[in-house]
Amino acid sequence: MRIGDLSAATGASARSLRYYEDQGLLSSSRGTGGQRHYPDTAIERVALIRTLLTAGLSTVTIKDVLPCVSDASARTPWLAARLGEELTRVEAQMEDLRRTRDILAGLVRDYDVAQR
Amino acid sequence: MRIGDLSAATGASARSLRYYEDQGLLSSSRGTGGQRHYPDTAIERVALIRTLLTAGLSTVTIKDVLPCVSDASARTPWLAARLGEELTRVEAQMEDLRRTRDILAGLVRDYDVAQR
DNA sequence: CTAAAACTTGACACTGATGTGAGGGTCAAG
DNA sequence: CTTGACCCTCACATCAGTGTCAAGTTTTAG
Repeated sequence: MRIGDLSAATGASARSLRYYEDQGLLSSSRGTGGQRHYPDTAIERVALIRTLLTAGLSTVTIKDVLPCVSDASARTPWLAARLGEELTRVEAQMEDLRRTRDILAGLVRDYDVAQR
Repeated sequence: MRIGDLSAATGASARSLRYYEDQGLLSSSRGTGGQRHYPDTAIERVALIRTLLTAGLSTVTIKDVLPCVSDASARTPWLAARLGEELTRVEAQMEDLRRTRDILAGLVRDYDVAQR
């Protein structure tokens, strides 16, 4: 699978895929002409990367965390601490988001009531 | 209340408070010497701004939404649509975050189990 | 073999919230 | 009046992910 195919399969631009590779999140084998070649499993990997990115993890953090998703032996005490840290951050962010959702939902509800 | 006091009361830097004003999220009266002067209610307002910012709303969006938080008469059909749109976005973001949390929590749990 | 489509690297641009520093004005206590 | 703390504006820097353009190479279809 070449970069265009992976791009089409995941919705990530070719630019982004190269960037993920630069950041060490994604690897590719190169053919004779230097073009990137991906295994089918790359699709799932990119999907995971995008989920984590969308949730606000930085590429650096994802790089730290990704290896142990696919390989349980990659886990170190340091990584355990890192994971816990990120988990805390994500939960705090969810709390902020929950508050915001309540504010917005409250406004929408009030508006609907006013329309009736 | 001057900008330093509001900064201390809210945790937002003076720089940020000026930025919020530039973006039309916050207003101030100016004294003789041009210094900003805030009413006590500004504290709550800044807190709200920060909550929404932290939840990923842009200043532009907040500017759209804020007026109707304090003033129910500011509500227009356009604003209702805008609110609904943002609510949808926030809920989508919560879903991403939830997925990420589950991934991280799963890793942490697996790690803990392996340690036992 | 040739032309078009897809790929390569490299570089520069943008966005948005915030930091930072310069150069200068204001306010309150001594 | 002076001094030190606080404030003003302006402007440039940062970060991270992505867009985009350029110039050149590779692959694929005809």
